[in-house]
Amino acid sequence: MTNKDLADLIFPEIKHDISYYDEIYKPRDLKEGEKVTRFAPSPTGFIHLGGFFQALIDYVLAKNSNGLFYLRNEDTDQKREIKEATKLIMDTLKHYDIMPDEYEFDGKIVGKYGPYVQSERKEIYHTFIKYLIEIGRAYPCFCTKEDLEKKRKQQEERKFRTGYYGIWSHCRKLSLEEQIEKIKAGEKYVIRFKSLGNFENKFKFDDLVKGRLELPENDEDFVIMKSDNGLPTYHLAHVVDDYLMKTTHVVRGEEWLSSLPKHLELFKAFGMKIPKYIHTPLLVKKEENSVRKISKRKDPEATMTYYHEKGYPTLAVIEALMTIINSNYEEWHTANPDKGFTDFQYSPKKMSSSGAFFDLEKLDNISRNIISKMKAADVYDALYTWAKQYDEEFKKLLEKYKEYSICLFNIEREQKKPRKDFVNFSDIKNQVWYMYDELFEKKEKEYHFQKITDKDEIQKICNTYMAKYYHEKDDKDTWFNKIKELCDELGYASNMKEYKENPDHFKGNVADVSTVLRVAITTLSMTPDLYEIMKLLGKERIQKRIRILNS
RNA sequence: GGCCAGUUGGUGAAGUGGUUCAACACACUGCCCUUUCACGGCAGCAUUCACGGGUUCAAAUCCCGUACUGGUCACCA
Repeated sequence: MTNKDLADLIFPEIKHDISYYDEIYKPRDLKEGEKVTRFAPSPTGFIHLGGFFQALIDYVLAKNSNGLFYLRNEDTDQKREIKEATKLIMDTLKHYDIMPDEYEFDGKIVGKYGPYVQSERKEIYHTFIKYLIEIGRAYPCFCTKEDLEKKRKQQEERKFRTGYYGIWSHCRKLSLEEQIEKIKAGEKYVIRFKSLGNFENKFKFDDLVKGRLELPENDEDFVIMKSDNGLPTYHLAHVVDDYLMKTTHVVRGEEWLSSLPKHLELFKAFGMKIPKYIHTPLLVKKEENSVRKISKRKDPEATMTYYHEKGYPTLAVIEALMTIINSNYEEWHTANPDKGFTDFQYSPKKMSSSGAFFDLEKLDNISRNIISKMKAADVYDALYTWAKQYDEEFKKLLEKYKEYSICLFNIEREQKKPRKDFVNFSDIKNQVWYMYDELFEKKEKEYHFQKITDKDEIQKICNTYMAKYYHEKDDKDTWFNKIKELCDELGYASNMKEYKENPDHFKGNVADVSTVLRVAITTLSMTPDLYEIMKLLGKERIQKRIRILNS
């Protein structure tokens, strides 16, 4: 009996040896420094902010170096799989325009290193596992869940490290004959890697983010193939896939750091070149006085759909993440306003190695700036796209009043320092509703008068203004001078300096009067430039609104 | 509990031995500008880099210890 007999018994259908795949998957034609990265999510639902964060790093790293970025679907855990997940992931990457160069989706394979779905790579994994068995570095394990549970309890009681290693690796001691006999008898088994490591030995490893690490060697005979469906575990699949797909840089969350020794031992057992590793900090969330990993279940903002629903420009989300990726991004961006984020040279070394807090306020600020720099027509388009999905009523109004809406969004926009009042697209309606009669009329009105609250006085101001001073065709200076004349007539200060010198001589000032007009027309004390608003509304609608107020 | 990692202001953080020992941005506060708001301008916001000790003429920066936080210890990724 030889290892080969065992290997053939377990994988009778596998005829190739591993060199076969070196023939199929030739080294990529890369120039010096060109990087190959990959995003490898498991299809368990909506894409997570932390996952997107990694995908973005992958993308930037690849584009920085003129390399390539691919998507690999890690669906080896079929219990957790969600059918639509791959579509959701692709949709998100597409929406943010960080599309992979190679991927498999909807039955279509793009790229020469596929399949890019792990469940379709079973034969490949089996070939590599078979090889390990043949060289005596893997073996079948027949321990049941209960056996393992019992073992763990014993280890805990006796204060040993838990795990399948050393004297605890029961099935490792089985003879080939015993192994073969059990398999022939139909006993269920997993395949475990046979570790040669010693936990007491430490070795040094350089992670591109964390720098030099000191890690214990792996000594666990961890599972590399599951019993139920013959699919590999992450550990094996990671090593085989990233080798065959020629990944140069593995970007993953730092929760993987503790299993890195396993992966390194596997690479070594296969004699494969080890890729560079970028273990990224976790995105965390502050809760009272503890810090925790951002969670899909508890935190709405952990899911990418949150940003879609709120209508953040995609670039805002990307830039907010870029500032976490490298905090010098912002400085670079202000110095290079015309360059795209992929022109920014990402440096893993400069990445913080502690947990990063994704600050929604910061995102708002970035988003405001981005929207403020857009053309009014582009704001309209983006808003319309958003409303189509999330706000039917507003969508219809946008269709009905397209030109009007663009003029509205253009108020105080085309100037050196544009207004920054739109946080995101879902916020716009809250800011401009009073400019649409349909919304204005149906709204339960609350008038936010400030200093002047006396009803008769308000009516007097409005009516006098409309009767004697308002002219639709006035330009801005004339318009404002008329308001000043109105002030003079009614006993308000038209000149702020004079008012400040002698406030007692007046009933109020031009600001108070303007506010009355503003509130009368919009109900709000805070709006963009009143002149622009009145110009857009036009005489009839203004009169109508004043009538509504009077009634 | 074992192993690994981290700890600079409200936030993201720059800074790895000394010419600003704490940049920049967000947030916050005050003032100014102003028909409101937003914008913008000015100013303020860590005498201090988790704590304790050591090395050094000199440390946030190097070393040791402590504390705290996080990650991980699955036939999940």
